[in-house]
Amino acid sequence: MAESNYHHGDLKNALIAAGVEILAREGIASLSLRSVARRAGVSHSAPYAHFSDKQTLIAAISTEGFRRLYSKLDTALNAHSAEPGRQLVACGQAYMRFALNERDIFKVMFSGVLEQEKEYPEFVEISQATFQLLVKVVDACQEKGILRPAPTDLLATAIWGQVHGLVSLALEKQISHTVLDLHPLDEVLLFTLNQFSQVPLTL
Amino acid sequence: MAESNYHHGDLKNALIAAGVEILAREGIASLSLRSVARRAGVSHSAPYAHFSDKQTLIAAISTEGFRRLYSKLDTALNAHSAEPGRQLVACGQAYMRFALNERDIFKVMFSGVLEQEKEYPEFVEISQATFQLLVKVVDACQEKGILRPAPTDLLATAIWGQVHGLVSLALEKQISHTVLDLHPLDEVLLFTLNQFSQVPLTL
DNA sequence: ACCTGAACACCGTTCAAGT
DNA sequence: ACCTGAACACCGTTCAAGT
Repeated sequence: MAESNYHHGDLKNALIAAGVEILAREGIASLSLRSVARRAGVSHSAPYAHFSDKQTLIAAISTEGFRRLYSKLDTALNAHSAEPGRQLVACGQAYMRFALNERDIFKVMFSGVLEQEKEYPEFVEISQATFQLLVKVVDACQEKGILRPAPTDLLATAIWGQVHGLVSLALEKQISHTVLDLHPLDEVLLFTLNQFSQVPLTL
Repeated sequence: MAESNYHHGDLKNALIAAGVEILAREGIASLSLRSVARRAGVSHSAPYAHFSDKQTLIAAISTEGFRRLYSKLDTALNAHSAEPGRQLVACGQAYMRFALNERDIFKVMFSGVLEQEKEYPEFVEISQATFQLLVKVVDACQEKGILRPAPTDLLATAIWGQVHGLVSLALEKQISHTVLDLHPLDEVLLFTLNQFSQVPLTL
């Protein structure tokens, strides 16, 4: 607590952690370069020693978000190995739970807070790795005849879009009450995934 | 040009129009209460006579965005009356074109810029009317056997989620190059819509 | 090399005052 | 009723200076 934070040691990661905490505790509206610096216990201009601007810091926070999402999906996958249909459903559910439980970091990752004029290679790498996780599941489903024959990455994109869109609309409170009053969101998700499946998917 | 803008007459709508223009010309990063006031030619505190805070102004701008989206979808619908399959494809395309051509107002409408602690009745009304447009098309498709039997509003939600998710991922540059290099976005959209259809949908 | 503090041009919001 | 202008507490970014 009372440590000298001159030569902090790992201020860069401390700033990323502070940003993640602010998103979880106070929400996206409170995420500023200065609030992140305050939470990390340094002056408001200290972050510029490690990030060239606010966008670069947000890219690093988004990258950490993708690492957490990747981890959740990987766990969901491993819990149902050799049952690709269940893996697909578990991935969809894990994606939805991540979005609902960690709303604000999910929004930072996907809601254009990160304007991508620059490249951010670590961000691109983990987001592509996440997509490849889905491609693997979709491929396994196709081999078992659960999903129809089609270019695997095209089908994976369609399924990602389906789940992502449903979750995004839910976060924005755009899903009609005539639907939600009769069907909990988990059921809506299952219904949407079943549009792609040749055999009924269940939980 | 050189009019007295004391007692502007319709400053409220002038501010909304100014906000829409800023989104189209300068982008979401430039949308501030003060920039909107500047473009409308009034002082930075004048908007408070018509909007209780920035969120309420953004809600009004989002409402105008939904009116424009509604109008595009309605036009797409009327261009293919009595051919529900084509209506569905045309709606999906119109939704995608709106998002790509008017990126920043689309983002304001859907990307959580509008934190919905308050209600904004006009916003809710036009967004529900837009959903009902889709419900009508889906219902017509079901009657013709193009879409499978299922609760119509559930199916409409699934299709909206599919198109919205695909478009959102495209805006965030999250769609893999292994997909986009082989398939233009229009084709990916058609592929995703065909997941729902019992007969092949075309343009 | 890493961090501070003053400075600058912005921002949202409030409020007394002007017409 | 509608709008202005000063004021306040924020924000991102820069830069000279400190250790």
